[in-house]
Amino acid sequence: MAATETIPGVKRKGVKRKRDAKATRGAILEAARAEFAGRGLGGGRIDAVAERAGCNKAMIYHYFGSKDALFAAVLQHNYTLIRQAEADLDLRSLAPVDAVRAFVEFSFDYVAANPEFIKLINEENLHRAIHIDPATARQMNSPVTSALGDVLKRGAADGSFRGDVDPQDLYISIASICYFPISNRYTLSAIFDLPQGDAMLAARRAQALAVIFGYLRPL
Amino acid sequence: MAATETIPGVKRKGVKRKRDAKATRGAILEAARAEFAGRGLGGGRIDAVAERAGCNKAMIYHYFGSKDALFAAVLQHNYTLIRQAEADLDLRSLAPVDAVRAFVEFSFDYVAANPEFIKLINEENLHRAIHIDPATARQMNSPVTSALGDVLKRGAADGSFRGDVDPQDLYISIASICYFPISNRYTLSAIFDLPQGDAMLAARRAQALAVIFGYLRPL
Amino acid sequence: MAATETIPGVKRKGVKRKRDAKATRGAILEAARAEFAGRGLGGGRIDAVAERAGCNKAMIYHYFGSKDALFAAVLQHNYTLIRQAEADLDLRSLAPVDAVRAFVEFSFDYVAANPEFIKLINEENLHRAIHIDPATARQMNSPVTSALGDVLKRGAADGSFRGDVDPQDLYISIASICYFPISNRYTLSAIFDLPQGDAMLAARRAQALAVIFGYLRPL
Amino acid sequence: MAATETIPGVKRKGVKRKRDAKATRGAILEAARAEFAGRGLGGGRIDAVAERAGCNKAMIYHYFGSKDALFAAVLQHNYTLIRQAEADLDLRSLAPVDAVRAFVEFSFDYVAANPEFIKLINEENLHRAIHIDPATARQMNSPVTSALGDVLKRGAADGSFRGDVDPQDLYISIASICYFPISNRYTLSAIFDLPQGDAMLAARRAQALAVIFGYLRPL
DNA sequence: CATGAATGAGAATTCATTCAT
DNA sequence: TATGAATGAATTCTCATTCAT
Repeated sequence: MAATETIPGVKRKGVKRKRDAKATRGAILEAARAEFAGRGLGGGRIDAVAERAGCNKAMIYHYFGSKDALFAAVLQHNYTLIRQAEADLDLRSLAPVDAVRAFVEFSFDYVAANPEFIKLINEENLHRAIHIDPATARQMNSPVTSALGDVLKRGAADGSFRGDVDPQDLYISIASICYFPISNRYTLSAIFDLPQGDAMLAARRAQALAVIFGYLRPL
Repeated sequence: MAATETIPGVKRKGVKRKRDAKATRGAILEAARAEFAGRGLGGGRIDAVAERAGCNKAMIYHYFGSKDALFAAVLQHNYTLIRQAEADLDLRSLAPVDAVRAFVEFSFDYVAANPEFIKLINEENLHRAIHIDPATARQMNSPVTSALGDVLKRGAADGSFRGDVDPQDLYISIASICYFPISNRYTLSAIFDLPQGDAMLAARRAQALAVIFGYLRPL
Repeated sequence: MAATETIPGVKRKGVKRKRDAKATRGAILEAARAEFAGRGLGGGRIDAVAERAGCNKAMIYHYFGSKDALFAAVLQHNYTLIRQAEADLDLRSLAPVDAVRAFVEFSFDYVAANPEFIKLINEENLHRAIHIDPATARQMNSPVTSALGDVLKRGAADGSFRGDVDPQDLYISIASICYFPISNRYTLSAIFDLPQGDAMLAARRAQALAVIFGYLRPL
Repeated sequence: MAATETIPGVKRKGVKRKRDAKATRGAILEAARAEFAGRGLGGGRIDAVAERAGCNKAMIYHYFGSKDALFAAVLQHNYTLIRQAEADLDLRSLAPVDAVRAFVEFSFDYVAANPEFIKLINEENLHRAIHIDPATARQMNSPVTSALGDVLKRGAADGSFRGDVDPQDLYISIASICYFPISNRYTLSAIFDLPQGDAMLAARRAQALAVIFGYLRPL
């Protein structure tokens, strides 16, 4: 039906797709991440996800069942990615100061490179985290928290850090100071005359390090 | 059902409303804040706003013109409220340490009491702040930033604070450390075994003060 | 948009409808009866109902809430109609034989004139009568059953009828013998070389009377 | 879940099936009967048929070609079954009263045991019997009709029955009085406070016999 | 013969918006 | 100012059907 288009690499209607379940599923996850991060769960469109993924709407329902389940899968997938990257930092093998610097820089750089991640998380909070299984989330998060605990203990012992810091508190503070300025960059730029682009990021990154290291200084 | 409800203050279908422009407009703003904060801009429903406001959908269009314009009005209104409350702190008349404590506590308590505010702002960031007029926003924000500058200068002079802190940076850091743990409380609670309710808030508030005052300590 | 059609009496897109809630609701009920009777609940289309009713799909949801609720409303409405017509027979004022003849003829003629009624009921049985409220149904049906009981008692007393007939049983038997040949006319015509149209109806009607009066003869 | 189920006879995803054409075809027919009887033609789902049959959707198209053709095959199959069972009654070898009793009881018991049969027929009538080939249907039905004619003639001759009964009329009346109370049992139970389950069936069966034998009594 | 990935045309339902009253 | 009936364009989700393997 209609003339057979032949522009190479462009998805053509009526041309069947790769027939590769794993690839299709992955393409949908990627597409959904972009769509939901850009428009929210309520604003994101399944149609748009299908188009971005280069597949059919029905495939999304075939693989994920519903819009909400797709969102949950996207969340789970993206949490897995960052947790894996955090684990790769191997904080326990670094000197305390280096470990904290590495973790703060990583946290900042990760969301700077993946602003969609924090948008998804903000969106999930709008929905009271109903798409997250706490058991799984806690299990995934415990390695990095315990590594931070180790770093804090070593830092207190060698005089690098004050001794009264809880690793969970530190984690939340680092997340706050790294994520908020990025997720809220648009309103912050509306309010303040901030530098744009990389210069803004550099300034926020420096400030994040300054706040965290300032706070951790021995009393 | 229906027919003869007479519970005062409860809207009945088919019964004409107050005919009070100001009150209706205000009720719509309140209702829209709740709706948009709870479901996002994309997920919020005009129908629901009308129902919450106890008025007719057409009224919303009469007063605000469109869904986006309504969202913009809600944002503007809520920014005005917090800016006014910030101004009322009168930081310039407080000792530097007291002023910072007052501002951090106010910032935290405000979003703890008005979690919808930060949800609206997160939502607006999802939409790249297209509903905000930067000129207005900057003008509204400048008094508090300059007051913080004054506090920092006085604190550096009297030895309370380190001398290298920029007031904009401080503002953003305080916002980060106060807003993020509240706006993201649901995912944080999924990840960590945090206390619930007021105990959680108290812990986050104490941590916010600890981080900011730790950071501001003289070098 | 598009040229303004002006063919008189033809529903034109873009031309608003009558703005008469009662009429619209009624038109939807009529349209839905035809659609569901013709295609079943599963096969009936909301789109088609809207088109038949000359209104917008959204109106259907506005007035009835869902496809199932619409079907339930159609059922309820059509039960009400036949029950009212039955009541109008005023069986108690007729001689026993006349009363039974009137009731059988009425029952047959009603479904002959309203074959959609029995189709709706068959469809409802497919769904195990989940759209019917038994309390309402029983209350609506009791007048005719008790009238039949009165007729049977009088008929037994005056020697017109056998004395061992239960009014409920009679009602069900009359319904069976009147409704089945009409609701199943298509398969019966495929199986037997029956007359067509009115001749078929006349034959079935005569047979219904013959069976019921044959059965009721005194023992 | 999945991975290593070994319950025999239960289908596992990803495990190839029997490769037995006849069995697969039969399983599909059974599954389709249940599905169409339960939800109608419009409401029945090919997906659901495949799942019930423990096979792949493509198999259905392989064997039957389309949904409508599958429905037609189900009808044809189920007509064949009842016609065969009717033939097995061997009415010609029974005394007239015994033959009629046998036929009424058989008709009632068959639909009581196979309520899906009458649902399929009702559904087919909704579609104006377009899935039935009249020639085949008549040929299948003629033996029982002619056997009934023989029974009626013998009954009239020996004084058991009235002499003015047409075998087609009798067949249709018996079908009406036996099938209707079963196919419409749900709405009848909503309308009347009928006994449930087997007690209801026993009552309807007795009434069917009473009506038919009452009707057939000599004038 | 058998599988399940893929498709495209619907189908039910929702929703922002308009308008006669 | 206020109402609620009406609209049309989406939007989520379903389903019969096809096809490469």
